[in-house]
Amino acid sequence: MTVRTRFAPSPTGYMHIGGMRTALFNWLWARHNGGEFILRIDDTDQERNVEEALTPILHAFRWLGLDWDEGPEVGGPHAPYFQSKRGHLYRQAVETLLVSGKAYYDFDPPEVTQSDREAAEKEKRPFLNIRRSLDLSDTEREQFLAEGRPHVVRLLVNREAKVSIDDHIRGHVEWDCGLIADPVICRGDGSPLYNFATVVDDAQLEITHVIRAEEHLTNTAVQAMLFDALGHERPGFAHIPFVAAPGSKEKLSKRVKKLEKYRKSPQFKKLFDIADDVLPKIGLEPGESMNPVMVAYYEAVGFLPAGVLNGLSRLGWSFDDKTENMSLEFVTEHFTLGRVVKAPAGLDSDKLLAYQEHWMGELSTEEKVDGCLPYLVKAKYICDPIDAADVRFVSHLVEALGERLKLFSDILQYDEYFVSDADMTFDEKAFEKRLRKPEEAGPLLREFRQQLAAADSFDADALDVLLHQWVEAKGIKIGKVIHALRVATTGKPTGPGMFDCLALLGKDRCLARIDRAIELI
RNA sequence: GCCCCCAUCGUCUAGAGGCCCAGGACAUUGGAUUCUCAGUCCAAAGACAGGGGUUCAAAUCCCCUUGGGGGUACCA
Repeated sequence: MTVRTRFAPSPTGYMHIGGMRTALFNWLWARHNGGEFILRIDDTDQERNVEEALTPILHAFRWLGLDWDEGPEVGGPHAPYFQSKRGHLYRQAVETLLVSGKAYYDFDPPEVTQSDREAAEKEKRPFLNIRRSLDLSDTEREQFLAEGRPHVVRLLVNREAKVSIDDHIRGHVEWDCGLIADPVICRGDGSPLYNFATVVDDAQLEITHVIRAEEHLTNTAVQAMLFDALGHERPGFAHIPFVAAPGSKEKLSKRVKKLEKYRKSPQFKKLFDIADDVLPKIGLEPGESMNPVMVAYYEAVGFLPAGVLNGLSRLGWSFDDKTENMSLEFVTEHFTLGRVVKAPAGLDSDKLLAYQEHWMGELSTEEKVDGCLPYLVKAKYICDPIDAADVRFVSHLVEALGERLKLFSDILQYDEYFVSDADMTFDEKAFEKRLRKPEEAGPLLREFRQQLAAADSFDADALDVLLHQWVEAKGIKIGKVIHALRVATTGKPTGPGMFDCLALLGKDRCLARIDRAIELI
């Protein structure tokens, strides 16, 4: 039998990182088995513009390279893939249950049910429906229906029975039906509830494995009963742990209040700081849809799909006791549900960044340049039709940066290579420490400036030789001048190798900046 | 309240009765290297929630306690 898995996002306008992990595990299981992965859209909330709200979600899948065999934009044999267009299937299913007596019309007003519920809680016993409407005669019921009396449809739970599933991750889980209230499957207006719609859909789409977050485990009891009542074979269930908020075991939330809390957590702070730093530079606003809880953030800030995928894969899953860096291809080959852990896993930005660094290191200079250029354009450090000279320059910069470049957006930290000599800002503290405070800094800099001015060749190697010879001839330590030189030419206390920096800037700019620095001392 | 799930270093995890006085990775700390930073290399520190069983033997199995989490809707 072909393995078929699905992910069913609501068109909310953003893709949650936890949801993405669930989607990834579904995708992996399908691909591992040579099966099919389906995207079904839970758009029962009709209020928003579905297409618009779906775009960022599909984009996130594409960015990560997770394709789907059936669903929006690609269609498929079980179309439509939008729940809002599948009403006929739900109606048909309700009808089946009603006719067979497995579901019933409940005419109790919500207030009555509510007070029944409260009474139960007061007596510390589980709430069970009183099922008053079951006592109605056929004619009474027909009459109520005819006069349009408000009602819902409930599944009639067999209170003598037990339901159990053998979850691929949790093992055997059992519920006593005598403790389960009759779930509403259809609202007063005839629309289906999630638990019901999802069962009808999963059956009709021939889903073989329902892989979802553990918060749905309790729902499974009802869903299993529904599969049975409908006469459908149940799919396999795999309840994976949810992605927890950093430093806690709570579900990672997108709520603004929580976001503020995450911002302060040591494990997450770094990612928020990156957002605050780079997003404004590229014309984006950190906010509800652009923060480390959202997949879009990682793309915006210059993560690699491979880095994010690696991090997400390791959240609740491992290959063995040693392997950390894994490509999507590798994970696909080795992914099994049996190796998914049961406890929630917190998202850790350091670990994520470590994966990112690894995959960044696998890139060629050319690939890194391609990734960096859009940031430079958006920040207006280079002009849009990018000319060859810019590409060459950035390429040299990227090479000089080496492992310092961890995210594509890191390139924006090196603005000193893109601003004019006059606009370059000197780091105050560094200027004080390296240029103003050491008395010899000014004179040495002035002296070495003449050496630079007279240099024939301005490549890194030649400059290296030049400075070393000069320093040796003068009998001073290289540290005496090199720090001053760095701050004078780049404005910063840190950066790539000094000679790379000088070569990158070229003679004219170096001299101009040194002159400016000397003046400011 | 009721139901369900979970529990190994700070974090992510390995561990399916002896290979474990618990392994790896990230983070941390120290050292080495370099003009700075990043990196790299070396090293250190760091965990089986507690209590009972079962067994010759338990991180691994069972029970209880504690703790954490999820669900409990005419939300998904």
